[in-house]
Amino acid sequence: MDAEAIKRSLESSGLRCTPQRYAVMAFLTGQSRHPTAAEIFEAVNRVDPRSSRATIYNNLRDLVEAGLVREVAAEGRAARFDAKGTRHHHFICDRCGKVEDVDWYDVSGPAPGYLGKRTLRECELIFRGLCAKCSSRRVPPRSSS
Amino acid sequence: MDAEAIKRSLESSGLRCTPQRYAVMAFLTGQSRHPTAAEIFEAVNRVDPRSSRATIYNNLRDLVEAGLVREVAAEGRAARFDAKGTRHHHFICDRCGKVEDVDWYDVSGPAPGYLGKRTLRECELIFRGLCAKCSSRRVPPRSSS
DNA sequence: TCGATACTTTAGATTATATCTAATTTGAAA
DNA sequence: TTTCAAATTAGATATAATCTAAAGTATCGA
Repeated sequence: MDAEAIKRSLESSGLRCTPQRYAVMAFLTGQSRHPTAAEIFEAVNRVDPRSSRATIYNNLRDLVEAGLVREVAAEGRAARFDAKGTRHHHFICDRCGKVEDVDWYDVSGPAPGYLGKRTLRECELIFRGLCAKCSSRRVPPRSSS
Repeated sequence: MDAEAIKRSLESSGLRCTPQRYAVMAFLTGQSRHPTAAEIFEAVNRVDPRSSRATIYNNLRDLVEAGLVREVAAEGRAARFDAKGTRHHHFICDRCGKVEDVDWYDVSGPAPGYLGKRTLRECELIFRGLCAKCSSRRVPPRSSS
């Protein structure tokens, strides 16, 4: 996504394209991992130190609300974010809490009617279990420390 | 789930059935909502004030790790928990963050091979969008306060 | 161009959430 | 019983997120 496209997507959501907001969006679109708010704060300010922490949180909230960014469950840990466009499912480890991507494939549409008056934007699968590393360990991490 | 069943499920996971751990499990199985750790702490101690906060967190972690309890994404907010057995999908509001249950229906099995060496325990759908209340509001909640 | 106005950002304080620590207690197997 | 790993505890600490009030900035109509 180039600069113009980012600008357009912000404006068509009714959000001003401020330098700080643009920086968050640009960072997320050029990123395939799931950075936390703190990581976004650091990365954005490393390039151009003009964003306060509150601004990062404000902008992330606005972007999620506008449907441009997805907030991924990190379950007890810090929330993680990714720009929409890259679709994938998620695998969450019950032991270490890690969130991993699972390649995207189409999920047969949700049964209509279940959603009532809600506005559905997207639908993904959450797999739960033990990640590869935790599956191969007998002893929980906390005992081995 | 009666007392004996809870005891058995704990022991078959290699967890001792302590009064504190039992209380957490019993509370969750008698609950259809998704309490946070703080709510569980309060509810359990209202009945019998014997659990410290650390114990609640320890036990929730152990129960999730054992696969008896599910930790539900609350996205930025406090983590929420429910006892497995009641299956449902989840709808997460991009505006207010609320997590709502969506009636369970079977999801056509995950494409095999995608999960590698991971141990899969379960799979649910996450719907994202705006909840009924937020869908009917033009103005975001923060501006109306 | 000039306000008026709503939107946005800011630093730092505050709140909320979760984990850690080291000492103590407990459960259940032998 | 005795024994010892497992579990619990209070309180301190760490981490994450939000709030506050003031200041800055873009946009619009006159």
